[in-house]
Amino acid sequence: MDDLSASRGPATLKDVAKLAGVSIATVSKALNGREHVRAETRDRVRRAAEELRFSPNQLAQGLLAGRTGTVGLLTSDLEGRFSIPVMMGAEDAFGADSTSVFLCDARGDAIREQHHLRALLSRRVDGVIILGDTTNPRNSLGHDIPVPVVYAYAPSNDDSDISVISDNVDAGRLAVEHLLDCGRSRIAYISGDATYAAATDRVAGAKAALQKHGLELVGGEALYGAWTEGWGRAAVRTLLTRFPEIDGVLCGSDQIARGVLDSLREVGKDVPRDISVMGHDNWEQIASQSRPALSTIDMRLQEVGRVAARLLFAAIGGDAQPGVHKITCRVVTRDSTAVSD
Amino acid sequence: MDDLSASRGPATLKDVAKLAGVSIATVSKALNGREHVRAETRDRVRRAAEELRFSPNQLAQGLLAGRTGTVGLLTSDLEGRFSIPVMMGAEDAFGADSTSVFLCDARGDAIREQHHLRALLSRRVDGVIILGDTTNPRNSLGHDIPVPVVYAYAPSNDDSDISVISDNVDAGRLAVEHLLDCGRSRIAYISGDATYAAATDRVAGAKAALQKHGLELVGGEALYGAWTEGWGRAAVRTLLTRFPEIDGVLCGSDQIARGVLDSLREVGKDVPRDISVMGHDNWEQIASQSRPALSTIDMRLQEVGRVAARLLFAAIGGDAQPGVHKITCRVVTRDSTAVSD
DNA sequence: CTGAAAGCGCTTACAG
DNA sequence: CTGAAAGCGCTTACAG
Repeated sequence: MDDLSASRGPATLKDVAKLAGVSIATVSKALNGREHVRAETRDRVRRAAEELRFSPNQLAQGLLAGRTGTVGLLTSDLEGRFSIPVMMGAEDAFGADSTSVFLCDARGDAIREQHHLRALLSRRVDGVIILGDTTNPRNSLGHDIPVPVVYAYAPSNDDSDISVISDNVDAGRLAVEHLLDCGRSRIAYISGDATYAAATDRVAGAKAALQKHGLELVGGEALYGAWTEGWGRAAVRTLLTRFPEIDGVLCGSDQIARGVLDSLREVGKDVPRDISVMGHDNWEQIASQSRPALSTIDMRLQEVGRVAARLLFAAIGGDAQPGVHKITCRVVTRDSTAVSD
Repeated sequence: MDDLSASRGPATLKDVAKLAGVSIATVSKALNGREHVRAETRDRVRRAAEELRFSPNQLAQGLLAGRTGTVGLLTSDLEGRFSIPVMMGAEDAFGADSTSVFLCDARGDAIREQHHLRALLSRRVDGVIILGDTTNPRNSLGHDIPVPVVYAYAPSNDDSDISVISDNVDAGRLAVEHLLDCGRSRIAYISGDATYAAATDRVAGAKAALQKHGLELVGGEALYGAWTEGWGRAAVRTLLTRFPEIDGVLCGSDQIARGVLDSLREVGKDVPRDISVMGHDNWEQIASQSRPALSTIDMRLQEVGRVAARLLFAAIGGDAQPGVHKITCRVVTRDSTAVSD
């Protein structure tokens, strides 16, 4: 209709200024709530902005401010069950600060990671979260990156970096305490792959907690194997043969625990009457569908993500808090450790 | 040391120009491979850029070009097993075009979706992918969005939009054909929640395929229930009582199938000798750990994501291809339908 | 072959 | 209270 419709793309300050009959400086001030703008003018500008569906170009704002309100989330494993909840927590926390998140998947490839990092930096992100695919410590990206970096799930091997992890050692303690609370004392441990810190950390915490109560693992050591139901099924049969007295089985993961539950049912052991079983990870789909439903330890991964986002924010604001920040895990009680009295 | 080190933040064209002793225009041309730059000059500029680790500010480039090389990925369900692979595929395809992806999670909330959409538009994304959490058609965002939109996994209910989905009707056919190939003909169907298009589509495809072979489902209709192992366990027991002749069970999901397998083992039926069982979804963790390992239909979700990204790219380039684009599913053979001869 | 100038859309002192 | 001007970092005609 009028010549305004000729302008290409989204409305700009200039468009609003023309419609409101003022300068672009005045539009900017009015829309940003700056002082020294007459109320009547402000209203006129606002109406014009609304009519044109004006939405400020954040690229231009970012260019000027030196801050873009964006961060990079560099995951090594988009597929992973563990990285997703961390991502959710981070996305959640950033959203609350109206920061937008660039998602990049490095697929565990260092070259790809460097490539993505470069891309993020040229987009002038205000900071970066590096999301690991295991809890094993990973190489630091170093300190010549021009923006703050926070490592989540997998800590950096450099203590002057900022890292956030679930406290897996303490998780082992929590599991033991829970079984003790259920009146169990002859506890065996069927763990996963020993090359994973998540496996050894949990075992270490469990053993320390038992020791504090004057106890030790049945058999003296944890059994390490694969993170699979099959390993759980096989391992518990062996255990029962050698130590028929066990009344509690701690498992390195919910999958292993599920295998354990299946074997126990098949050999006629009643869970939780005869034996209590606990897993780790609180993998809802596995834990809730087990027979009986599985008690487990939740790593509170969303909280890991949230805290990572907050620490990144603080660092961007100049308040870097180096070191490894540990999130306390949580016992989730289901039927496999139910106490009947 | 020298006064260059005084410049704040990442190096700019100006910094490189000063170091190379040329104008910023020349730096720009040299670095972008434009003509009319002496080879010697170009080299000098390149060395200077490298020394300063110059990386062009993409905000500035985007402001000028009117294209930012960014897209929004608006998911309704970051937690979901199904949205993640689609996301991966999209991230993958975009990465290949060095486009960065803004990730937003609307959590199935229309208000939050609008909020995120506005944020994305003010960041001047070149396009948006809307990722559903179920395969049920969803409301279109309409056509007054200034950039192209592609709907993935859940199609838009507006045919003039661009949608990409897995062909679930055809998936039902694939499953039936596979069971027929295994010599089965007395096939029952244990489906999931009937309010899900994924449930009814697969059943519809299966029934049509049987009909084409002059067959029908045992009992005439599929059994609908929950997407759980428990439902699978219960349903197959009922089925066996009423129709002991069944030699094949099609399941609405791998979880249901897993329950079916467990019940069959418990009642002494041999899978696949007595009865073949198939699932849907190819949920690796469930299918590979079942006893026996589960044959299933893969929805090729990464391909859905990849195609969505490509269609978005095409639309951004002016070549919009409206309509529902269907990705053909794929049979994954494991032991539960193994043919022994 | 090289550089000064204009401009992308915005904000912020600084005059008026 | 309002607006002209400078500038964020870049690219692209246009002169020289």
